Amino acid sequence: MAACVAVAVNPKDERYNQYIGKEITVPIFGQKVTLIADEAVEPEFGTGAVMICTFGDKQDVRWWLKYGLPLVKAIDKQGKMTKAAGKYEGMSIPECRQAVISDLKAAGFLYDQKSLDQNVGLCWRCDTPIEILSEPQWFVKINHEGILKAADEINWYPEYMKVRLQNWTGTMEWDWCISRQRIFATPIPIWYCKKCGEVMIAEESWLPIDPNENVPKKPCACGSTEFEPETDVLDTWMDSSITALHVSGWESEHDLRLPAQIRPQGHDIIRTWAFYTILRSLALEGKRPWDSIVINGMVLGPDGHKMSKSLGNVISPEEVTTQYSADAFRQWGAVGGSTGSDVMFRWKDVVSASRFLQKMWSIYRFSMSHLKDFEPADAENFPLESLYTIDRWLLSKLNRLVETTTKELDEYQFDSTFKAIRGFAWEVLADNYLELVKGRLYGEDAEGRKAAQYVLYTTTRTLSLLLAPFIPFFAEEMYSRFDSESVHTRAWPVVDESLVSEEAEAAGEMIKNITGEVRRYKSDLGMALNSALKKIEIYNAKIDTGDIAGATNSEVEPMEGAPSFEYVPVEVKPNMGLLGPRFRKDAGAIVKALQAEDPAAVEAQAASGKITVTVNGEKIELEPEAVEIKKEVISGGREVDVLDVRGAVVVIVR
RNA sequence: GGGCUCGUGGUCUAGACGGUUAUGACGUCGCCUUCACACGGCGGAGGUCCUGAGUUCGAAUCUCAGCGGGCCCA
Repeated sequence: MAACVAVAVNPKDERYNQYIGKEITVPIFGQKVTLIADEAVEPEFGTGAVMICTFGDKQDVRWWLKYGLPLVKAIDKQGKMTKAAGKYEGMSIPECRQAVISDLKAAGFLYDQKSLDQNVGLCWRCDTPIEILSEPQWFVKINHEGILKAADEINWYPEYMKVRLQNWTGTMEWDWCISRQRIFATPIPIWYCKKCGEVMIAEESWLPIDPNENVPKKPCACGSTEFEPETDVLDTWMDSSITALHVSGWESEHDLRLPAQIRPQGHDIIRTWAFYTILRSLALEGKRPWDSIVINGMVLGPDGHKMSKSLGNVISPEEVTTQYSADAFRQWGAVGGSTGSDVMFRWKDVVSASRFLQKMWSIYRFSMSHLKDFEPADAENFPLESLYTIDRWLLSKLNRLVETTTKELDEYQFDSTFKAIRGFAWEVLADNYLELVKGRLYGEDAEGRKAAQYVLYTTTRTLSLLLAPFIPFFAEEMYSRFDSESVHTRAWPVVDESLVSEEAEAAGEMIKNITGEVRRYKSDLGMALNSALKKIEIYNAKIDTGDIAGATNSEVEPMEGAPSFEYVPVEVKPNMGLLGPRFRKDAGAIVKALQAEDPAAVEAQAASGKITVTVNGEKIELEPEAVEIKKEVISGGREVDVLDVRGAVVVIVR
């Protein structure tokens, strides 16, 4: 009430609208204010008359601006009432409130009293309601269009984060306040002339300068040399927004290389750090600060809430690195979630990361023990034509890995990149390739051993390069076997297209699958995995079988011609990718018709080149590719077991 | 209240150009101490893909509504 500068009513409110524009007297305090009309007033709420003061809430600020109202400071920085509060001067806010209420009652002005919810700001630490003080502040002018244009020129990862900055920029109601009333921060280099009040801004050549400890190096225009320093300091975003300029050589002896390539930051500070950096870069150099911005999520504690000291769910990085290594910790960060989403910290993830390191160490140690007699020159002169099927399979997979990880890392997809590398090292290399080539590595065949060594050499070397950004310490150790230079000074690997081969992959896949099926077969029968089978016969597969023999510890014979076993078609599986788009709403009926047919009959038709089905009395012709026919193989009379591995028939003689 | 976002086996998570066994990790159950690794290998169980409606021959995926979580709001 002490700071009341106007009263507002709704223009349609018939109780009051005849008084609009008239002066009214504020009870107790006695100042005369004008009754104004504004559509935003809700006549049903309370008395329907709203006191506007400077300032109770944000709406007061809007009205104050809109109607050009005077400013009354009723509360000082210590939270005491000022002389604008008249006889209440010096009281605390609660004391004043009580005194005003009893005075209103005594004077007969107070006729109702009830509690209601009010939207006021609270201290984020102690929940004390915030009173808005009116104090002079420094603002920086906002160039909305420039910021939006720069935001469009920047690549955002993930893309949707851009809209947060756009919305923020678009809804800003006033310029950015850059002054703060704090102790530690960059001083604002400004003085006020004691004589004429003129503002003195430090010249660039005076900087850096603290106005509280230095006087200006020239007198005021009025001749005075008596100044009051500005005691406010700059918002910390003013300091941190210099990063892009700083890293690109601004104000250094080097050429300015703005825009910088990349800004990595969290999504919680898009409206501050990203926004302010763009603003500043535009203001000082007229350029966007960076080409790309990568937004990371928040780190959540094990309880699922953002890690914060006040919540007490903080785990320090040192605690993790001393127990499980920095390499394990970095893996958690990389695979925790896709770029932009929050990452929950869980010890389990670090433990599993540390297991991968253990696995990598084991792969590395095994490989190195077999590369003692294999030198860089051996790798350079290695005749690629002497590679075995599974070697070409591995190298093709390796080069595809380089291809996909390059693409994904270019998109800042750290999680999928690392998972791809880990999957390759663990499943493809360790669990399959290494098991398949052990026969050659420990065997007598010098050429076969050399080929396996070449693959191990190439693969471990490339893997160390791929792993370098994720597990830098381990990668460095691994790479030291290949080069005297650091892995971190080496280029990212390049795809060797000549080694990428569909055919090699399909053939290798068959070897892998046959070996896997035999393993499963032994497991089902309760046999030890290294126990020998009398013989394995493989029909219908053009592959080297040597590595299968090694891995299954059994004799393997590739068989010519068709096996003398009976195939029994058991299921017709429609190819929806083909049938759906072609037949649209009839696709469902065709699928039903196909599945109602005898699978053997469908297979016979497919073999003849076309399949005919009758749907709603209409004959429809399909090509064989429209269906996949699942078959089972029956062993006809022989004392053997038969496995069907995607086309190849594997006969096992126990 | 506003903006953005997420909601997938017990827990966390990938997939999201719509196409029929939905990814991986941890946990769990069984088998295997075989010459790199038992911090391992092999095999299994476990899922109303938050709810409802719509579009479509077909939806975890697209649209709308609802419910619930997260971050930001000078």
